[in-house]
This record gives sequence, C-alpha cells and structure tokens, in this order.
Amino acid sequence: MPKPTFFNLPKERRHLIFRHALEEFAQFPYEQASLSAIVSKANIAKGSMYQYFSGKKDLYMYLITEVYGQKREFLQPLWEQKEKLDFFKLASLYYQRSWHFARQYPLHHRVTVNFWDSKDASLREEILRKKEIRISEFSEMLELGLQSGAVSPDINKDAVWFVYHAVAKALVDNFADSDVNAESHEAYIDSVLAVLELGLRPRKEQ
Amino acid sequence: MPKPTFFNLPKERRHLIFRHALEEFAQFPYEQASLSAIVSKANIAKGSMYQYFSGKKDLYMYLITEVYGQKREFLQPLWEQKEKLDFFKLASLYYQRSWHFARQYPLHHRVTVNFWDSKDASLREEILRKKEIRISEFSEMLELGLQSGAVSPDINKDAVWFVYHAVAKALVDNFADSDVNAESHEAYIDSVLAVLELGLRPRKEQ
DNA sequence: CTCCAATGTGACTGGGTGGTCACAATTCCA
DNA sequence: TGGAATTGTGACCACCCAGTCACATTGGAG
Repeated sequence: MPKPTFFNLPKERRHLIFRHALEEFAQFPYEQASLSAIVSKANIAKGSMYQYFSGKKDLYMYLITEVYGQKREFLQPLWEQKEKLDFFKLASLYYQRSWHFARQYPLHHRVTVNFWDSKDASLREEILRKKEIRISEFSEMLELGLQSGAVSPDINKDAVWFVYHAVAKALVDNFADSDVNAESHEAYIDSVLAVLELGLRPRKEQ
Repeated sequence: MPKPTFFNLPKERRHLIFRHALEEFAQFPYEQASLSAIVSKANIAKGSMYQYFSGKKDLYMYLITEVYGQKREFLQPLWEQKEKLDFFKLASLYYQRSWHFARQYPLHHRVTVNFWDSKDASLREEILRKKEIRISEFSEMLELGLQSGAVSPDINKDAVWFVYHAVAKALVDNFADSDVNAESHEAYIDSVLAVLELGLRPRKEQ
C-alpha cells in the first residue's frame, strides 16, 4: 500500500513514477528490476521514493494492482455479452481481446507475464488469488456451454480449464511482441481454438 | 565450453561441481543464480572455478547441455517405438515419460524450466535451437498420425503443434513438484490429452 | 512575515555480485 | 632429487543493490 504522501502528489508526478516503474518491471522480473534504475530514469531522488512507498515490493504491488485493474477494464465489455454468445464464440472473443490488450499495451502485458512467472514465495499467494479468479470466470463460461449443449458433457472439466489456460497463456505470451499483422494473427488464434473445439480425431458427421 | 583443465579433473570433483551448479540453477534463473554461492557450498575456491570455466555463462551452458543430454537419453527408448504406435498413444507415452523425468530428476527439470523461461538475449538463440528440434520431432509424429488416418486432415498443423507444445509445457511445469500420486496424475495427463484428441464439441458418432 | 508540517534530497551504509591475480601447493617427468 | 608445468587459493577490485538519514526546500495557515 503506497503511503498517503503518494496520493497527495500531483497526478503528473504519480504518472511519472508509474510510467518508469512500468518500464522497469516490464523489462525485468521483480528480483532483477532495479529501484535505483527507476528513480534515476525518472529523475527522482531515491529518498523521495521511500516517502511514497515503504520499499521495492510496495511499489511493485501497487503497480501490479494498477495494471491488472486496467486490464480488467479493458476486458470488461466482453463479460456483458456472456449470456448472448455460445461458448466457442465467447472464447474466441476473449482470447482475441486479450491479445489486443497485449498488443496495445505491451508494457502492461510484459509486467503481467513477469508477475505470473514469478517464483518468489511472497508473491505466490497473490498469484494464486488471481488464478482462482480466472478459474471461476472460466468455469462460469464453460458451465453455460455445457447447459446449451455446445460442449460435450463427457469431458473432464478440470482438464478443459487446464488446456484452455495453457493455450491462452502461450497464445498471448508468444505473440505479443512479434510483428505479425493483426488479421493474420486473429485467424491464427481462431485456428488454434478450432483445434480445441473439434479435436484431432476425424469427425464422421458433417 | 569448459577449459581443458576441467576435463582433467578426477570425476568426483567434476561431479561435485555439477551437483552444486545443478542445485543453484534449479533454484534460480541464470541472472539470479550466484556463482559465489556455488563455490561456497561446494567448498571450492572461486579462483579454481575460473580455471575450469571462462565465467558464469560458460558453466551454465555446460550444465544446460549436460542436463538436456541426460533428458534426451531418458526419452530415447520412446522414439524407437514411434513406427509401431498411433499418434495418440505415442503422445500419451511421451508426455507421461516427460513427467516421470521431471518427477525423478526434479533438479534437472527445474533447470530446464528456468532455461526455457529465460529472457536473456544471448541465451535466446540456444533456446530457439532446442525449440526447432522439438518442432521437427513433433512434426514427424504428427505426419505419421495423418498418414495413418488417426488425425483429421482438416486441421492446421501449426496450430496443433502450438496446442500440444503449450499443453505439454504446462502439464509438466505445473505438477513436477506437487505431491500428487503417480497413478492419479497419469490419469490426469490422459484426460487432458483426451480433450485434445476428441475436442469439446459433442460427437454424434460412437 | 512567521512558523511548522509536509515534501524533496543524495551521500552513505552494509551487503552482495562476477571476475582477477599474485602466489602457494601439488604433480609429473627427467 | 630437482625443476617445470599444472592446479589450488582467497583476498581483493569495481560495481550494483535496497534502504536510511540528517538536512534542505517548499507551501500554506495564522
């Protein structure tokens, strides 16, 4: 939690700090990121930083909540359509939009990736908390798919979550910084999701 | 490449170094791992290390090739059966065995995970090289599946590779250190692979 | 204008890092 | 046994880090 002093700051100064923290933690995982580098690039005295935050981890956690908050806002519109669309269409939109977020805010994206990959023990619980949220959102989506009959009732739900989570992570991680053009990557995302939808075994129907 | 001196060493001393390097690089990614910690735990003078290796990265690359060599040996027997088994059976065996490797040699496994996740520019090319190898092995497997008719010809091959790679990575990474019992995790692996085989959409046949 | 609280500052501390080097110990062969 | 080549050593260097603290600056209320 930032100290009260931080919130008294003019918003441009808060922005300055946010921007440079974002850059540093996008480039390096928590342990390798350097507070000294942040203050030096932002032209802020080291001591000032410690008037705003109790330490490196405090700054980091502030950044993380801010970044995830913005990501949530970005994805929000999608959830409002969840009743109207079938599972596969919703999944497609969801992962398309996640990729667009990564594309539009590459620094935010890299921060979340570094955070997610972090092995630091004291960060694990926060990571697990966020994972729980994702699981429950996905479960809700999947449940709707099952009820509507779009998704086969024979499958193992945990396994489905696992597969989608793994694939989505790879889909976003691996292409955020590549210079593929948007339409072709959107098509690629859909062809990956088609594999999950139809399976590898040939289908006799249709 | 280690210096000649290293290979003149009695093998128990080489083992000593290997063991402690393994532990350190299993626990920390390259940048965070400490050469000082390795020499101190192994009771070896810092200077000696620099008689064996030209630096930290040299030691690391030696460790990486060693670890991947051992993993390759471990998975070798599987490839000899590739002509006899169908795609899905082979995939199951392959990922089962990968998991067993991670289970049996957790330190080796963690080293490979840290290596794979590394963002260091000078390590990237080595990572890409290893990725190419995996891709070509998998493509071979998939081609056999297509020829035998076990795999639908309508799918996008790149997308299939992508999906399997992502899922396999998650499957091994996330459960290597958990204390699940072996049989139940083997079953879980198969249920995840079943999702990929059959797809989420209900099948009318059967 | 005065005074005091809030904010800004950067030299400094203690600790860690990879890498070096002058020298000591050992090994091996003539 | 002598002497050269190989191997072992740890104090030391320059650098970087998170965090501290005594002090300077600012700004607003009375």
